[in-house]
Amino acid sequence: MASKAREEKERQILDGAITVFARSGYHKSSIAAIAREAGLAAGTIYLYFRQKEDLIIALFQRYLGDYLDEYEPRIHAEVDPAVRIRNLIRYHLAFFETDHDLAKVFQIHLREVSPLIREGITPVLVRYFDVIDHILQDARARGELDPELDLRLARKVLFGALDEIVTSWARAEHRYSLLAQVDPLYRILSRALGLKGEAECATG
Amino acid sequence: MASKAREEKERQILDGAITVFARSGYHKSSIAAIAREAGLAAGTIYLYFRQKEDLIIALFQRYLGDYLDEYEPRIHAEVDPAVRIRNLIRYHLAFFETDHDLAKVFQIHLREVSPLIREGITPVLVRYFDVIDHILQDARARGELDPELDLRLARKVLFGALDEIVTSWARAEHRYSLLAQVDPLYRILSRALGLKGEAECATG
Amino acid sequence: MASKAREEKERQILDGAITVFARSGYHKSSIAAIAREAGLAAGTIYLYFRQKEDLIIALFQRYLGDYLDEYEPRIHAEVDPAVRIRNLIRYHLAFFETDHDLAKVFQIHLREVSPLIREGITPVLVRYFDVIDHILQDARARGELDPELDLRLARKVLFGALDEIVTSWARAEHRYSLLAQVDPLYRILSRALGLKGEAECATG
Amino acid sequence: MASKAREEKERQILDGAITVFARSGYHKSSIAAIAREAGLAAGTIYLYFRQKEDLIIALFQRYLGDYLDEYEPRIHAEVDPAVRIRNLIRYHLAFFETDHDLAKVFQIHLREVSPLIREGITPVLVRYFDVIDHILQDARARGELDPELDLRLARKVLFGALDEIVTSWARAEHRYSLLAQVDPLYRILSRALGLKGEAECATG
DNA sequence: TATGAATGAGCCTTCATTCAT
DNA sequence: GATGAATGAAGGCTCATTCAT
Repeated sequence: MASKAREEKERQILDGAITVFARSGYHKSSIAAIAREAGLAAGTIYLYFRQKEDLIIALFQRYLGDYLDEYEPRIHAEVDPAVRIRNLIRYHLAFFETDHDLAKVFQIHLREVSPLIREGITPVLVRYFDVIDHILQDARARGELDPELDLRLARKVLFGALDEIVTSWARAEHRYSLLAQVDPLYRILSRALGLKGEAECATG
Repeated sequence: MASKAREEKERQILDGAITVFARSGYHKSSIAAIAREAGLAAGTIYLYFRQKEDLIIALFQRYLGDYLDEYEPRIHAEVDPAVRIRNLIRYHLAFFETDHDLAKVFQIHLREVSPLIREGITPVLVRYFDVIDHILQDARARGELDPELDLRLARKVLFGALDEIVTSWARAEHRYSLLAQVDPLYRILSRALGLKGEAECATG
Repeated sequence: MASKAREEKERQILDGAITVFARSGYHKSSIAAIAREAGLAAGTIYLYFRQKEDLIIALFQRYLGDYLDEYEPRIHAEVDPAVRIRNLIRYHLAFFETDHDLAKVFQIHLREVSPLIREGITPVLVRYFDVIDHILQDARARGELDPELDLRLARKVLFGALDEIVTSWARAEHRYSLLAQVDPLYRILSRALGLKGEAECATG
Repeated sequence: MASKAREEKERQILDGAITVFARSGYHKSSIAAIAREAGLAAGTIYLYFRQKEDLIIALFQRYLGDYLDEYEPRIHAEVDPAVRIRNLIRYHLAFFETDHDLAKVFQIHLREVSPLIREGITPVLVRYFDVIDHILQDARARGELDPELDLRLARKVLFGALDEIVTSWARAEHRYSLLAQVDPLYRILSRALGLKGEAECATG
């Protein structure tokens, strides 16, 4: 299929973009620099992406989308809400720990962004929120949650905590292990939700 | 000493900047637009701030700094850790609820930002983190906290949750009450920390 | 010798060019768009024309050249100067009425043009001017013209009038008949030249 | 008035533009080159004109507009249709003879042009057409014209003839006198219109 | 102090042209 | 011959910053 090669090249460009964005931030990164990083001419980028803004949208859709494609089924494969939440935490942290540049781009450089970009990003983010919401609703249905819990608020706490932890890790000069935080974080958050069960704290 | 008049004018400029940043974001806001909003000529801004980036640093230092000047003593005036944490939450949400434009700027437009800006912002942010850390350490010293709690992690959860809640409120088209979330959020977070005491849930 | 097939393909490209030029003008028309219109790949065009500018030169040479090849003999076949001039007018207007896109390209989009293009166009145009000049000289030799008439000026008036009439027709939203203007125009122009004879105003 | 200085500078830029356009044509002239010619920085041009296209529109509006402001009353001050037409011719040729660069820009480089530019140019051109139409209508009302003459067609012949004469003069390497053509041209055109009276062929 | 005209570096984007397949 | 991916030069335009008034 012709689009194999195309997808290949798109990935090559996006990888260049991650590197350059991580180094200089979105607004200070020129298309020329990204092209150089990707080993291409500047004009070539425009054969694959219509505008600079599309790069960052594609980045988000591609990387977070792929993540969700892979992990959403895995999370739902579990039934125990506690394990699900622990896995949510673990996968989230593991995802970013793999690629520090990507973490910087997602956590730092993707934040102030034009409405157009926002529009491109929102659907994928919403998909992630939906995963969390689903976990929480299911947990409540099974009676494993504090019945008074405001689920939307709970999701914001969950996501906000994860987000902040990854952000401060991405900003830190010194690289420490994100995954080491899975268990302590799980303990805090399961308590926050009033989770009854307890996930085994060995890897799931 | 910076004269009264000077500080007055700086505030006038910063207020213009908040309005314009909130409307268009930092990178799409021109000095000319800020000057127009502030009722000044573009050149005048440079009599008060050396660069565009200084505006955003000053914004942060001024507004968050003032906030801390006022609330840090208030928080420490309390002794009960539970009340302190509830107040932390309440003040935080109240602060942003007062000024939606400021919330947009702080939560959205201040996020992708050059290292220089980061450098200017960090000290104030650290000061806020210190307030939280201090509350937590004190709570632990009083034996009111889960003794196994990783305090730094706890602080990130706390801050991350607050941050996410304000961010999603700032982004929302529809304006809802932030303060209405104080109590449910407090319940979640106090449980997260393993707080023994319970704050009265009437306003403090 | 340029093969039949080659000429065929050149014509195919030029037809695409006319369509695209008529729609967007020369400078806003990309080779890619012309190729698309002609059902070819962009690169293919360069097998037939060395540069974009050559397209417009070829257009002119081909279409105006063919016109002259056909009509020059027809005009000279006539002997009566009055009929000749009437035919000149009629053929000119008929030529453009046939193809509105071509008219737009010739009358509008071919006008601001690089020296190189000018150089390519001039010979064909001169050939047309020569036809007119020849008619006028012959008419004078036959004593049918105002003897004081400056023939070069007369030619400019003739051509200028025709050109303006076609141009305003090409620009007009509403399509009206050009040929309907042959007779009234002939009356004006024959008077302008001081033509003695009178052409029959039925079709020649 | 502050706009004195502004108008001064606009004129300075437009003069630079005429020079550069005349030399290289509109599409091959860069803003940078125009700025250089005008002794300004490139950015400065954008303080006076929003886009490159506005330069050419302003050129047209300014120069042809000023011409009409001056000559429309002068033409109408005359009553004899023959004199009016002779003056029309004389003023037209005199206008361009004064400024060969302007003639090149108007006659050559202003012809293929975006719809936007066309839109800006049309009103002024229409104003000129109206002047001619008015002369012709008035002449007819006075019974000085061939009663069968199609006035719109006559106007096109008049304008087309003048336009072609100036165009070929503007293109010519060798500079000859345009004004020397006033009388012979008047003779041709007054005959074309079937004008009864005759204008004195000394200057009016 | 205040102004706002002027500067000019910088960057996205287009597109004619080339060339390996 | 035909393709269309790749190139890279070129240029319009923005805007932070300066400075003469």
